[in-house]
This record gives sequence, C-alpha cells and structure tokens, in this order.
Amino acid sequence: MARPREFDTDAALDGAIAVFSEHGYEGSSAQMLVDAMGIGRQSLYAAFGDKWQLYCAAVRRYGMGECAAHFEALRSGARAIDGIAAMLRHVVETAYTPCLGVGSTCEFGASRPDLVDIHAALGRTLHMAIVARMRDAQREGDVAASLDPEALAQFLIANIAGIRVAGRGGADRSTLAALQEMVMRALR
Amino acid sequence: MARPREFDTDAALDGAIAVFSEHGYEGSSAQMLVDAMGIGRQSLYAAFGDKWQLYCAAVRRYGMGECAAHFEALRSGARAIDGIAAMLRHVVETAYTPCLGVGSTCEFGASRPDLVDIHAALGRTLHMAIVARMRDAQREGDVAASLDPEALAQFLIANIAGIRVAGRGGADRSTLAALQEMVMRALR
DNA sequence: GCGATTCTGGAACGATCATTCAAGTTTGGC
DNA sequence: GCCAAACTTGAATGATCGTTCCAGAATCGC
Repeated sequence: MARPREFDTDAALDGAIAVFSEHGYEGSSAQMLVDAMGIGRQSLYAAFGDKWQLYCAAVRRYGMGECAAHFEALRSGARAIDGIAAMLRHVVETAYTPCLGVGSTCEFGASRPDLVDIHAALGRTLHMAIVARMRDAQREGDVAASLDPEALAQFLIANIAGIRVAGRGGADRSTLAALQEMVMRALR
Repeated sequence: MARPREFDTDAALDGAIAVFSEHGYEGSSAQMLVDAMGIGRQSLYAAFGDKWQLYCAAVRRYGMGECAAHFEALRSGARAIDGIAAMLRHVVETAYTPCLGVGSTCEFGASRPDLVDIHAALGRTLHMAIVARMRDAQREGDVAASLDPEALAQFLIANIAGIRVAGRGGADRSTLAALQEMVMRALR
C-alpha cells in the first residue's frame, strides 16, 4: 500500500480563509474554494465533510493564527504597555485584509452553536491574555490602576473590531492611526 | 382609470431591512424578502428593479433612520456630553438587533461603488454631527480640549461599530455597559 | 513494472437561486 | 355594473448552488 502525496491541509485552509474572509460564507461557492485551496473537489469533501464544516475549520484556524499573532505582539517590548501598543499597531497594519472573525460574527451572530463555541473559546483565551498583560501594565504604572482589567480587555477587543470594520469600509491609514492613538490614550 | 391601493414602500423596505440585517445580502432569498415585506414578488421587482437595488435602498433607508436616531440623541440633554452619552446608551440598548450598516460593510467592504457611495454619504453626515457636538462639549469643558474633534468622532463611530459587533456576537449587557463607560471616560 | 492509494477534473443530480410570464383578484372612478 | 389600474400568487425559465459519481493521472512501496 502506497500513499503518493497527501495535500497540505493547513495550506488549503489558508486558501479557504482568504475566500471566506473576502466573500463571507454565503458568498463563497465551492468552485471559488476549490480554486483558492489548490485541491480537487473530491479532496475538499473527503477532508472536510461539507462547506459548513470547512467554514468552521477555517474560522478556527484563522482565529488561532490571530491569537498567536496577538500573543506574540503582547509579549514583545520592554514594558507591558509596549506589547499592547504593538498589538494595536499590528491590527492597524493588517486592517485592509478582511477579518474572518468579525466577518463570521456579523454574518451569523449567535445563531450557529458550533460557530459560537469556536468564537467563545478563541475569545476567552485572547481575553485572558490581554487581562494578564493589562495587569502587568497597571503594576508598571502605564495603565490607570483604577480601571477594571476585564473591562480594559473588552474595550481593547471591541476597538480591534472597530478598527477592522473601519479598515474594511475603506478608512484611510491616518484615520486608523488616529484610532490607535485614541485607544492607547484611553488606557491612561 | 383607477388606483386601487398602492403599498407602503417604506414599510416594505423596513421588512427588507430586517431580513438583510439578519441574514446578509447573499443569505437572503427573494422569497424571504417577499414574505417579510408583505408584498408580492411582482411588486418587489416593479418597485425596486432587482435584489441588489432593493439592498441598496434598504441600506440607504436604514442608514438614514440610524442617523436620525443619533441626531436626536445628540441633541438631547442639557450639555453636549449628555447628548453624546445618550447616543452611546441608545447604541447599547439596540445592540442585539443586527446593524445593516456594519453588516453591509463587512459583507462587501469597499468592492461595490454604489454601496460605498451610500456609506460615504451617511458616514459624512454622522461624522459632521458628532464633530459639532464634540466641539460644544469641549467648549463646555466636558471633553479634553487637547483632542482633535475629528479624531474623537472617528473614535466614537469605531466604538459604535465595536459595541454592535460585540452585541451581535452575544456579549452580555454588562459587557456592553462597561464598553459604553470606557468610551465616555476616554473623552475626558 | 505492478498494485494500491490518493489525488484531480468533468459530468451528473437535485435543489434552490433570481427573475419573468401569465393568469386571477382586488379596488376606485364613472 | 364595468373598466382599468395595481396588486398577489403560482408556474416557468435558465443559471447556479452544494454535493456525488466516475474515470483517469500521479505517486509511493515492493
């Protein structure tokens, strides 16, 4: 028995992520997905089941990648506030590539339990990481100690979404930069 | 020649707004629209042309209604800052009904010129109204005079989107209230 | 080279899509 | 009561949807 070549599942998912991010779930056809994923139709259905399961897998992978990027940014810099700034800066820099997290939230809201679970798990870990780093920043005197770290984290996440919606709508870079600065100022 | 009854175009558009808000453009079928609008299929196409033109009309009407609500809130209260707070409070109170503005932005980004035009016109008027009220609040000493009113308005609009995305994702009311408070604090 | 396995791509299927056509129904003016 | 205008509804159209079936090409262990 031989196994000639097994295609790269993650690379295929990245293609699916690009299509779903740009066109949403309903706006993405199987043909578009097949083309972007670089695999055959049969392989798609064999590997992922159906379009919805593929979508969920794409959202999960996208979210994990985003979390990893946010964690890395948060960890960077001498002080915790530098990490927070780096995370926001990264969001602004990538604001013109559509966000599958925001996109799937807007498209389906809380109507699909499996999608809600994926979002909840990802949101929880990101939230916890930001809270931890925010406490550090408070201890270092860079963030107002009077503010609730939980509320601060929610505020940051909401503004990440806000910046991405603005970028998706075509706001110019100076606007996004101003948003970034306003958010950083709000922490003090 | 007789005209038996002409259906209420605005009421029909409200039905379309409800469907498009909940399911997006691609997720809304003509049958769903006809049912929600309370008119026949033939009337739909006669009155609006096709699904895309209906969508644009719905987005325009929705945006005008939202702008009107924001203007009214902004105008309320003794001081300008009260009006700003009222606007944010209203956003939190309605955060569980999906926003067609955010939804259409996420679904299509800046890829459809006619949709971009509609968004731009609405965004411009809302932005100007907030800027004006923000200047008042600065004059009254309730908003930091060192901040650029334009940036403040952009910040507010981005946070309105952020709050709505959070609400769409199922965030609980206390989270939304905390966001509202964080935004108000950021103005000082 | 052979057989087994995994891929690709096209053809096929039934369902649903947006849109149009073709009655039939309601209503107001005369 | 009758005509004409505006509506509703169901059927038809052609396209596209997600999905499956099927045949051929590619690749590994032997």
